[in-house]
Amino acid sequence: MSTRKRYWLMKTEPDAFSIDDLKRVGTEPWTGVRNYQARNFMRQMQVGDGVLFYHSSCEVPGIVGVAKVACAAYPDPTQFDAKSDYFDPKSTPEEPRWQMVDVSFERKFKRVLPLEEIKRHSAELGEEFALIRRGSRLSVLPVTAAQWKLLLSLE
DNA sequence: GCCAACGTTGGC
DNA sequence: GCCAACGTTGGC
Repeated sequence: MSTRKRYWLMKTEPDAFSIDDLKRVGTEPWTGVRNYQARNFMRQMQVGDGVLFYHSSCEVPGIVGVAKVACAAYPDPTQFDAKSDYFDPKSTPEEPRWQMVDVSFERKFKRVLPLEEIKRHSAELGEEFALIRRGSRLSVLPVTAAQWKLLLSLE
């Protein structure tokens, strides 16, 4: 499969792993996603896809930077590790349930683009945009080229 | 296969 | 810390 560049948004709790952490390490394996919808999106990712890096469950939830997809999806090793929080006893190396990608740092926004501010652009972004849809808890979600462009312009 | 109970996410 | 929304589990 080879199509043109796509865009995504990935959420993280900055207490656990922040944009500054990503800047420091450069590239990070995105372990621990245990939601089928989010996994399916990661399966569609290709090297070079754009990622909006989002901080959740923190003082000011919002987009904090830009990253990119560093490799295609591969099995998340933490699912096989009985000592890991992400261990899944129903998964086997022969038939892994969970995949992940590696994410690379691109740049940090000059400021946090708060969710509250993003919501004010719901008309342009579209009501169906998962980030601002009421009750949406998806941690990995697709972003259209138009949404990408708009969100970057708000920085 | 239904659905109540439970667990988790994440904004507030 | 609260709680709405949603996903998953498991009894039937």
